[in-house]
Amino acid sequence: MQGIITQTLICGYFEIIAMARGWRPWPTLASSKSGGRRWRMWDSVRQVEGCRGPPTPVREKSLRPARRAHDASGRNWVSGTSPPGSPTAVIPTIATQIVCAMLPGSWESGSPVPSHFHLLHGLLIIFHCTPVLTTRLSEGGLVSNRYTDSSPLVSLLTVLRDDGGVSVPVSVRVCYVCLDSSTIGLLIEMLLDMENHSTLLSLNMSPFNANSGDSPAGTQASSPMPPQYGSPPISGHYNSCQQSMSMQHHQQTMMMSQSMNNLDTSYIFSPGANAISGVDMGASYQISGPATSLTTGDLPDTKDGIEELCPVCGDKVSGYHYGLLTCESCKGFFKRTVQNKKVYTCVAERSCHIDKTQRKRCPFCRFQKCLEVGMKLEGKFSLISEHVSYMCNHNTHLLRNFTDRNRSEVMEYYMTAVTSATLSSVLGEAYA
DNA sequence: CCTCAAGGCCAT
DNA sequence: ATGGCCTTGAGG
Ligand SMILES: [Zn+2]
Ligand SMILES: [Zn+2]
Repeated sequence: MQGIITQTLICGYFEIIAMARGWRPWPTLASSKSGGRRWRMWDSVRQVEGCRGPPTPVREKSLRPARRAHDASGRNWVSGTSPPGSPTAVIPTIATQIVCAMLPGSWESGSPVPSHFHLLHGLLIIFHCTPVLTTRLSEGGLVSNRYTDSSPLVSLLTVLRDDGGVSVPVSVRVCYVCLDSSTIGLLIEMLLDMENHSTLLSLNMSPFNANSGDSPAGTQASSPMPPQYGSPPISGHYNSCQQSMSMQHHQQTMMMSQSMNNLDTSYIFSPGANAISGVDMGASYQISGPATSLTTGDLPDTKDGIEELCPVCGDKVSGYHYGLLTCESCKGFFKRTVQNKKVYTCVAERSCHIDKTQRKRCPFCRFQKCLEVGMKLEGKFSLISEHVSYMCNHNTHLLRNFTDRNRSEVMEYYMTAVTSATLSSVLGEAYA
């Protein structure tokens, strides 16, 4: 009954630390003497791979000095670098949540990816991954529908383009939020619930043209919106703890028995490490600072003022539109783009700055930014609880409006108190 | 009743 | 094409 796979949908929820600048795990061969994992500086990566790298040199004193990395194979891995001219070097991404990804069935690592899926930063490490639901569809209907470990997603995360940039063929929503273990358990239950309700059969599989993406001018189709589920199966209460732990074990078992895709993902999880325990990102994310604490829970949002800026253009917000607080014009722009299926083209590098005065100049980049900040037709997270939704939007808003000083404070806190601890627990001595 | 987000309208 | 303003309709 197996027809030609026409589309593959991969859905999972992940806590991701974006190593946007500085370090990338170096997956050495298991047979190597160190048997461990090494880290290389971005610049080293660039030299090895001949990539262009970020537009500005990375100078981060908080990062550890480069280990003398020697590579056995020399070049059997994909480096992360930015699209030329993009502001990757200053992206303060702390955590990225990948909501879901949709690929054409014929897609393979390294093939052109649609430009609207192009991501501005490339170095990612996945922690606390939920099982990934991979659905394959043929013209005859659903072919397979199963959970796996994160390797399908990992193989998607790094696609080295011929221009030296890295594209990520997934729809990525940048959320400055970390998911704690209980939230992950909640998400796992939701995934299971989805399966029980056969929600995937009613997926809105938007048309997808694998060839549409790689045109140099950057054509942008609006129809492949971030794939959404039509009918959210969220209902009832989720007692997440037990379920999350059992599923986690299940996940690990599957990881052991399953062959990885193209990329070596072993560096992500140390053997036997519990991917859920360890550092509780959600809890430790609370920073003590001058009136800029990132709440992980409390919905009441007392101190506004900083929240009144449109995350797309900086104009004054007029309410919730398509999922978050935006201005009236961006609401209308998003509406027109989607309704009329508009296709824009960027004449520059697809990284135009969008603000109130310049938002009309490049609709491509404006719409791209709309997607990046999380605008979507359903308005609200269809699969994620209101709680998580709030955390994502709220924290994202807060951080986007941080001053540089505050942002660097958060980054420093996060890197020292959270990231380092997690990396140490996962990577052991290799990160010492 | 009320609130409010989605979408329509239309002068610019 | 844009964006300010309006109506609509769902839900409390
Ligand atoms: Zn705006
Ligand atoms: Zn542009």
